[in-house]
Amino acid sequence: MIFEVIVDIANSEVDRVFDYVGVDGVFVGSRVLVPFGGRKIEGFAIGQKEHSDIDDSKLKSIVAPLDDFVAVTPEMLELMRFMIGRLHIRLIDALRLFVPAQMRGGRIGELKKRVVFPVLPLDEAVERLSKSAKNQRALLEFLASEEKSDYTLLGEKFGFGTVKKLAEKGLLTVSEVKKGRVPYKNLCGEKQSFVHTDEQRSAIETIINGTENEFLLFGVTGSGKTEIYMSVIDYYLSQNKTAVMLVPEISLTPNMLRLFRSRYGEQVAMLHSGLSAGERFDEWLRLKRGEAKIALGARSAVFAPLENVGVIIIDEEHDASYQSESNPRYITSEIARFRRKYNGAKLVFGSATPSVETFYKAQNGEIKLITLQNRINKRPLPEVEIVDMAMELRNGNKSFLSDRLYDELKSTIKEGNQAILFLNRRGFSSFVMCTKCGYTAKCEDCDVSLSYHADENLLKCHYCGKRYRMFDLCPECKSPFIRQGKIGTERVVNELKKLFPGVGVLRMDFDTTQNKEAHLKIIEAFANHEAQILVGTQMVAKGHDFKDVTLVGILDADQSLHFEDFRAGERTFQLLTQVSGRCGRDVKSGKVILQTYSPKHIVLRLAAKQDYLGFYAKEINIREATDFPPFATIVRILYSGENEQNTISTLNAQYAMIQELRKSRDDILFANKMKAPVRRIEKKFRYQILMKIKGDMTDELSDKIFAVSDMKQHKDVGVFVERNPQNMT
DNA sequence: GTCAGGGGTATC
DNA sequence: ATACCCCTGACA
Repeated sequence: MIFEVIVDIANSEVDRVFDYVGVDGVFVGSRVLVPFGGRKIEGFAIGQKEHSDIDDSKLKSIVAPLDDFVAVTPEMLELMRFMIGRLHIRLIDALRLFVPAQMRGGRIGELKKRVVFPVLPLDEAVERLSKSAKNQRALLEFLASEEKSDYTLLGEKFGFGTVKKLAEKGLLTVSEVKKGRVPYKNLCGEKQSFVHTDEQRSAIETIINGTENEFLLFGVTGSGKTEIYMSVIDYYLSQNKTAVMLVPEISLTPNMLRLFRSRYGEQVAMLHSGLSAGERFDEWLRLKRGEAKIALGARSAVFAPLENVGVIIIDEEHDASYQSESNPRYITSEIARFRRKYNGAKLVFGSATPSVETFYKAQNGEIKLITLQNRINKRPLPEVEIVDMAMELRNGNKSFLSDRLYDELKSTIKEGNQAILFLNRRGFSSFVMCTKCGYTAKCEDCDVSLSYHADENLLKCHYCGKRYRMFDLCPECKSPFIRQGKIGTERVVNELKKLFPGVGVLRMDFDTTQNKEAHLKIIEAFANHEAQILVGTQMVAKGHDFKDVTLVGILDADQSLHFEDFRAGERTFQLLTQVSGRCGRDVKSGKVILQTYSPKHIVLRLAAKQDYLGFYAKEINIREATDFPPFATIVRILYSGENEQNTISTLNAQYAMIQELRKSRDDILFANKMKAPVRRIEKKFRYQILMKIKGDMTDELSDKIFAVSDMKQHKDVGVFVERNPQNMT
């Protein structure tokens, strides 16, 4: 039998099938080792046939299969073809998504633990030892008395030489056993019994028994969506099917993990970036082998190696993290839709603030809309108060805290409750500037100002991460008058400690969550009342459930409002609504203070009322009038290269081709070239073509655009095509 | 005549 | 991607 193999080399030149003679243990979908141009390369067998067109003399044989299982299912092979057509990526790029990265290159396998066993009973063994071999004797005695047989442990206790000598003498056998790595071992809780509300029961019914395939579960925070997800999963598990549960990376909170662990135990496998390489591999393998039936994870878990999928759930559907920002730029819901069709599964989207595009589909019946009107226990939504910061300034308050928020913080602390302060800006200040000569510290490699981080006394670039020394005197004019830019989370914490001495303040942002499980530790510390105030970026907005939080302060609600992005309004509305939902989740009622310089802005007013439908009605009108999604498709072709001339000439050449293409058709509403909003990142100059396409772009047009983007005359210039990009920097 | 280095090419 | 081929040029 001949196998068609894709070699694991990310280069378009070799991204095609090579034929090999099969060997035992190789099937379609197996990872294989093959001879390739004088060396051995890993690859994927993606097809088989009786005869090859290649001359027998050239044809080589597969060396061996790489795993004792078939890594890629027929479904995934079909998904690969779908992705090639849709995203214009290499075959190998798609295949790499289907297996854990650490598995490739043989860098990781199943974790083996070496254990030792005594060969003879203790007294017989001791007789054979020389009298002076005290350590060896002690080891054998230890082994006989304790049940511990771990090789490493014994080695550390008695010396590795001792263990080896005994093994050489034949008094010990050393063998290897599989050792599963289980992430968040300590996270489990009591399985809770639950009484569904009428609303929940009817939602579950609709999803399971409805003739529709796709659902949007639209319900305010606290309306019990998670319980619905789990009940639906219960049903499909009982039908001997499997489930995929997707959440935004950031909201894989201890709560969610604990909930799933306690309900499903070993049946759930977690896939997310917080796991170590080994843990991720083990969880993947448990799904692959059918030992686990639920994949719980972020975006990439949509590729979970499950068969016979019954339901795919995308929680917080509107979250930007569902769209990949680097190649391959897949859209999670499109992959989920493919798998839904293939498996005859159900697809459930959930959100309190659905994306405008999804809600539009629900409105015109493409997706079945299920609305949850009530919060569990009829808890009222928190009261939101808008504070005009311009007024505060006029009244002489230059602080980042309005008088209202200060007072509320004070009484919250006094009453022993907790508060969350949200500010979507990390670091100490957003820039540093010399007030004398106007010098602003900028990154050498990117076209952005540097943020000051006081705890390390460094200036950092938030795009490339490069670090610079902070200065006391302006590097240009030596003046000591350095002004700090807009306040960031780090400085908020500093100021709060001055304002409220003795009160615990925790900070949760990118900088404080770099260590493994740091995210979880901060959340748990806050839940345990180790601090009364939690300050954070959008990380604090998602999904946490703190019962004693009675106050939420939104320090700068305008921050994302004035971006030149058609999603700015939507983003702001979603973020503010999510943050507000963090308080008053238990018996205590909550209050939200929203600080802004544009208190009359309609988006803020609607967010304060948690009026999604009002927001949607306003937004969909704007989108229709201005030709934006869902009425149009935005396509951006991004050009980036260190050589600016080459970048510009590639841009110009392709822009000419796009204009030519536009002449012959009427579905390209708009096409223009320009500098990218951030003109340089990591030494690379960035230019772009922006296009608006009528309706959903046809595959035919997208192929034509890809054909243009393939025509690069400079190989040092990167060309990236993005469909409805989430982030236009 | 030898050998290091560079560009071009095929990889089943 | 990279091993391999062949060619060239520098040097003895």
